[in-house]
Amino acid sequence: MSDASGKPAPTLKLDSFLPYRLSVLSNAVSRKIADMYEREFEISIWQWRILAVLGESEGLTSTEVANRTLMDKPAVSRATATLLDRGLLSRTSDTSDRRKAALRLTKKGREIYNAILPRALAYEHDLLSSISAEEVATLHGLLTRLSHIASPDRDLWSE
Amino acid sequence: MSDASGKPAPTLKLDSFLPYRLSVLSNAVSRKIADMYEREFEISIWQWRILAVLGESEGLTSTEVANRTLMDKPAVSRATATLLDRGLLSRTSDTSDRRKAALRLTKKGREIYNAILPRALAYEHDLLSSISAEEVATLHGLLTRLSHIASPDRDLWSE
DNA sequence: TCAGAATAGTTGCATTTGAAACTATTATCA
DNA sequence: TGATAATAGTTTCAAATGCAACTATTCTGA
Repeated sequence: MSDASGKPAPTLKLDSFLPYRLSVLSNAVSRKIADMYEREFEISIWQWRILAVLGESEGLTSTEVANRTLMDKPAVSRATATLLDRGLLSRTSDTSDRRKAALRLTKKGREIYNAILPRALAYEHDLLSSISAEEVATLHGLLTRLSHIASPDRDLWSE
Repeated sequence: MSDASGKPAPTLKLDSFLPYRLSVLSNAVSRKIADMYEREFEISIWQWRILAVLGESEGLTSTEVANRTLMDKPAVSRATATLLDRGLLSRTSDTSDRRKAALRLTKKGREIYNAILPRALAYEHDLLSSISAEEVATLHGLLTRLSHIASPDRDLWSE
């Protein structure tokens, strides 16, 4: 039902505004997975991100973790501090550059990683269950292109 | 380069994990638009959401605003308080039910709405510029289906 | 070699947030 | 009726966040 009279004023239907839709969907998805691992493992979203990258690549430094997870340095610092306290992570400082320290999962940390991972993947699978494999590929492709345009170093505004 | 030996352990490539991708993209997009209206109009994300729905539908109550924007009640309360202070909103309490109060944009509020709106739409347009019209439609369709599955009232976890 | 810049990571602090408690008003129904 | 429940909206308070400042270490170049 669009207004065909004269020149139409631009209107924003929030429901079809992409930034809004992404925000709502992203929050719903994150909340749902986080509810699982917060409830069952007392792991926060940021902690899980760190476990996830260290599960893939052992021995990363804090800065490398921050780059891969797009977290800021204080967030990584605080989350790793908690994980170290709980014995899920170990830290070994670099002998040739003592500013750096490599982080890795401990046995206990990997156990939790191994416990959470299949459930997270199962959630993703459920989420994508109503969508064909081709559509999933299409979606990833679209997200990639959007991410490129939206990347923080691009400036669309200043003229 | 995948490991073809024995039974493959399930691994999580964070970069292709949909919840993570959505979170990163959504944050980048929101941040970028918000930078504009925070800098130029001192309007926060939540305030803008409220202006946006009231720009479409005058006279909503706080609860209705909360439902449409998926904000929680305290967030709506705080953001409207600021907007009222700044004279961008008016509030008229319902005579037949004094718990309720209708919110509308003031003249000044609509001016700001009218100033932000085209820029927000322009950003959305830029964001979608690398994507064909069909792909945009596909994207919206996919987001709709994902949102349905991810909606907070659905419980995928408890067995 | 040594002063100043750069980098790794942590801490402080002010702001934002979110859940629960709270006030005020209206609805329900015995 | 009048006690209890429900609803609209605000406030409180503890926790999470994000930025800047800080410590410690290493690098750079005159």
